[in-house]
Amino acid sequence: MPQHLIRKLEQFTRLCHEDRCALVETANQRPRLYGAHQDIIREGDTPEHVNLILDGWACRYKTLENGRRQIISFFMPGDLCDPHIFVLREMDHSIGAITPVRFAEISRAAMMRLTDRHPRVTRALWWETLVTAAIQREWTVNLGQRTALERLAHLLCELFIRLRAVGLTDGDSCLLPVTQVDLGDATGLSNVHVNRVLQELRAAGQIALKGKRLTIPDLEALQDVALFNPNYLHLDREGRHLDANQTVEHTPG
Amino acid sequence: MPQHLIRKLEQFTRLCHEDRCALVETANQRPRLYGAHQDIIREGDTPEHVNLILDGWACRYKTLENGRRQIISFFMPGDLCDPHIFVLREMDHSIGAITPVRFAEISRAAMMRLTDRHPRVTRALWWETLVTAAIQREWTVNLGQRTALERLAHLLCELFIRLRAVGLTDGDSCLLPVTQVDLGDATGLSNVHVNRVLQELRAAGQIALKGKRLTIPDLEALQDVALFNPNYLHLDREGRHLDANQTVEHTPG
DNA sequence: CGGAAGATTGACGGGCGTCAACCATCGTGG
DNA sequence: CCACGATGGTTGACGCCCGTCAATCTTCCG
Repeated sequence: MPQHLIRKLEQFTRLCHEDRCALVETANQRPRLYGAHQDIIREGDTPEHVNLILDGWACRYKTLENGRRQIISFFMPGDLCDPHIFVLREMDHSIGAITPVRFAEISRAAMMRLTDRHPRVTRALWWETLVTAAIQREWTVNLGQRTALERLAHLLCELFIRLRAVGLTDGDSCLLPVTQVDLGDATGLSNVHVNRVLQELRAAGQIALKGKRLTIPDLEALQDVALFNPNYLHLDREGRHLDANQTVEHTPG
Repeated sequence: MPQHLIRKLEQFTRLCHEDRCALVETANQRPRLYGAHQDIIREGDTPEHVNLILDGWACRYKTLENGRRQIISFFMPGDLCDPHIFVLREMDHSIGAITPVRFAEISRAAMMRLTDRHPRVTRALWWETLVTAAIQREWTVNLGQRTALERLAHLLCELFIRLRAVGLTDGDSCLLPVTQVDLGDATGLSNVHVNRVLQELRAAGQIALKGKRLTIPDLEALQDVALFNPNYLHLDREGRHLDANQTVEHTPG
């Protein structure tokens, strides 16, 4: 069940029953289960499917000749890996499982069937693609301009809010199943420094992080630390004029 | 005349006469001319057009509350600013002119007319969009994992190859109309350090940079310095099976 | 219970930022 | 044609943020 994807797309616009059924049907084909640290797709491969994450976390990454690794983005449940990838002949990066991952392999034909018949879903997938691009741009800002403290705080804010958008938070806490090495590879920091900065955030009461559970007692405070502006996530139902149930645009005054 | 865009799209697939005419017609509407350092669109604005750069350079950027600026990407002639932006309600970043810029404002209707009638162009614009995303990912890697020297060398390699793809290089040199402050804002380095690294590259004979002219006597050598792998630019006519003149897929022999 | 993966700590050093001064270049107007 | 101011480039001094290395501790899982 792609409930996380549906929930995410409904951050953009409300879907009708048929839209949801089509998504369920599309996501039920070709289920896959990969173990932690396995590669789902490798740089140089020919893209054959769109992968829809159903459970677990994965990441895009690149490894340089000198062995250093950069995590380019995180995938969580509800995320689609490259919905329009078929135009390219060859992957320029790898996608690997962080935790055990359950995902659906969606064929090109199934994607076309879905989008041909469900224009509202098509628009919502467009929105998803554009938000993904916006996240990538924000990572550029994060790596280029923020200090280690701001950078990690920013990443934690983003991940928490994205998890909340797919229904995977529990009050002010969520599961964060990544190692400090992963956080370092994503933020361009060494694992040692990640450790120190996390302790600093803990000492300041900005976060609690124990086991794989992250708690953010005061999200606004953490956003202030991070210079975090959530506008790039475009989460305020921007496509409400497309709502399946014909919501009236203006609010009564 | 959008000759740079046409030339770029033909890195992906060859276009027919009608395709090119449609592009010319689309680009001839609503010409604009902005001075250096003027904003073309600001964070918070509602996107109304797709901007096609005809002459000059621009950039995407964000400014943080603390005043620091990150250049998120460079736009050069032939580049489209956000071909699918209409799905979003509000810009999450700004676009500013670096040099005086001549560009075409393409309306939503004009974009739809173009893509409805010219599927080969549509595919090529898709490819352009995906390459733009790939560039953004590579910038993430650049900022996260490369040293200042590698980082600047990588940026120069990328810009040179992109300029070459639109016909704006002259042998081993090109115009690079950006200041060292701009290079710093794009690479997350201070202008002072940019200056030192450029001198290091000059001293090693890897580049010549005088006035606004960049010369790269040995591009492969600079790529080695930069840990540069051009695969993310997807420039080897990946859509050749769509060629307007029906090129046969296999090569003889 | 044992081994591996992950987290933590300390010592040390270097890459790169900051500050501040000075030089070079260029467009503009008198 | 040159003066001049603004913008951009260059240099040096200084120091801190964060990387590296290496040891140790904790957690987890079979």
